[in-house]
Amino acid sequence: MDDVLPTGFSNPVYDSATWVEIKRRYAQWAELHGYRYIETPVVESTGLFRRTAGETSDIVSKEMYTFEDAGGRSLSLRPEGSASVCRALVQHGLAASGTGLKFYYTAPMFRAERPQRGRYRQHTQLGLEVFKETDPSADAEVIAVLYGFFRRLGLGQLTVHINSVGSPACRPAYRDILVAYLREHMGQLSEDSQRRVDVNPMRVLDSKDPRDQEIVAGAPVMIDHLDEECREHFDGVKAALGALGIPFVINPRLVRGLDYYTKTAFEVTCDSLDGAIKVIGGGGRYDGLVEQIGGPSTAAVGFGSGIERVILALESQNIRLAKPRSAHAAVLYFDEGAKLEAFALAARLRETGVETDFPYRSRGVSKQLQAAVKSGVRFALIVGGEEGERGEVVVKDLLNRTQEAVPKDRVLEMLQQS
RNA sequence: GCGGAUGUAGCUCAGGUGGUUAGAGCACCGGAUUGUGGAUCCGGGGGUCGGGGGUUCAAGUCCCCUCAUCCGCCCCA
Repeated sequence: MDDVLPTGFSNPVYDSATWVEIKRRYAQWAELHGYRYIETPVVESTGLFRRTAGETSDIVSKEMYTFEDAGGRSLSLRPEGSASVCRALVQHGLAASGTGLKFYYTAPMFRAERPQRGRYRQHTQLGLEVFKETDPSADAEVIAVLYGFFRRLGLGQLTVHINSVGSPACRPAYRDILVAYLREHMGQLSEDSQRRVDVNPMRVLDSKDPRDQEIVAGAPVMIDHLDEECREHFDGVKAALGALGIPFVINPRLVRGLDYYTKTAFEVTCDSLDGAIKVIGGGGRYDGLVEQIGGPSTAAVGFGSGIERVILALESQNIRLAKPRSAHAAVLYFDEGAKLEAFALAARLRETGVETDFPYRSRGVSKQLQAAVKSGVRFALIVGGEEGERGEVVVKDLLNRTQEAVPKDRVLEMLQQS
């Protein structure tokens, strides 16, 4: 009887209005920047994520919901969005269809972790991806869309962190230098980090363990070992962000949880939240991913942002995006004989664009009114009775506590105007 | 995967040292009101006490196991 995949919802009425509003504003904002909506499957072959996110990444190695279908194929619920979009791009030959391929999505992601505040087994990400653009301004635009979106929601205390994680051309050399440094201090590292030195040494850089941080503080960083191409790209991103007036900090120890990133990596934190859930959005460039899954070499950059965390951020700053909706009118009836007439009137109101409630259950007018008042409706229309025989409908303004009998043929007009 | 806390009505919770048919507030339903408002009063429906096992004449209460959720860690959005 419990949720298998808790989503972090606690107050459906408040949350649902906020939820819808965030998705609506995100779609609008993304489309304003030339992105088109893309919908990809919730399940993919397990191999897709293994190849792209990296065997050694935590997400793939221990956080995927993996199962076999009836035909014996290994499938996984998607833990992140980029791999699916890239797969769709390759499968449908979209990469060949010109420049400026820009997609956005709002989609549930699944990770088999221990649920807690701001971290759920099913969460929904707002995301987008740009393909075939190598220019640093594309990276900057992606960051600008994410940051600008948060700002337009009214969020403050935001910090944009950026870094470059290099490319396959320069990262291996840096990696050797880093590993050599870490080995010198092996004994002082935490057990987790000792293990990471072999598996994924760059992860040691963002360890929160105080023992590690002391060592990490003196460690060589990628941005000091970038090759010329990566260096220029990183400078270009910084310049473009500057031109847009987006404040950022360079965090040389920023590392992302997925292995496919190249060059730019970034996160946006909301500092009114605590700990790891401060990160309300993150992304970067992944020029090698499309080729890795069998497509043509294709540049790509994108981000993902968890709606649940965005809502937590909004709550932490007491920002309300939307009030719970309530209908504008409710059509009630004095007697059972007028019920279907009332039902039909409610339908006509809805057709003319008036949000309307109708009580299905037959109850006394007193109870119908009580329910209407409680639901927050502005107008109550009461059909039937003496007024009905005279060709009128009682229209009550529940806010101003006034009422009048209105000829039936004027009711629609009157409600539309109010 | 590790650590801590918590599971009793739809919700929030109460149920000293075991002891009748397990309670309250809110919510819901009905009535007072044969046709009119958020209040009030009266009444009502609702429970595998997370699940399983054990101890006992007797378990919501004690013991063991298990599951789930919440919080923290790891990691992530």
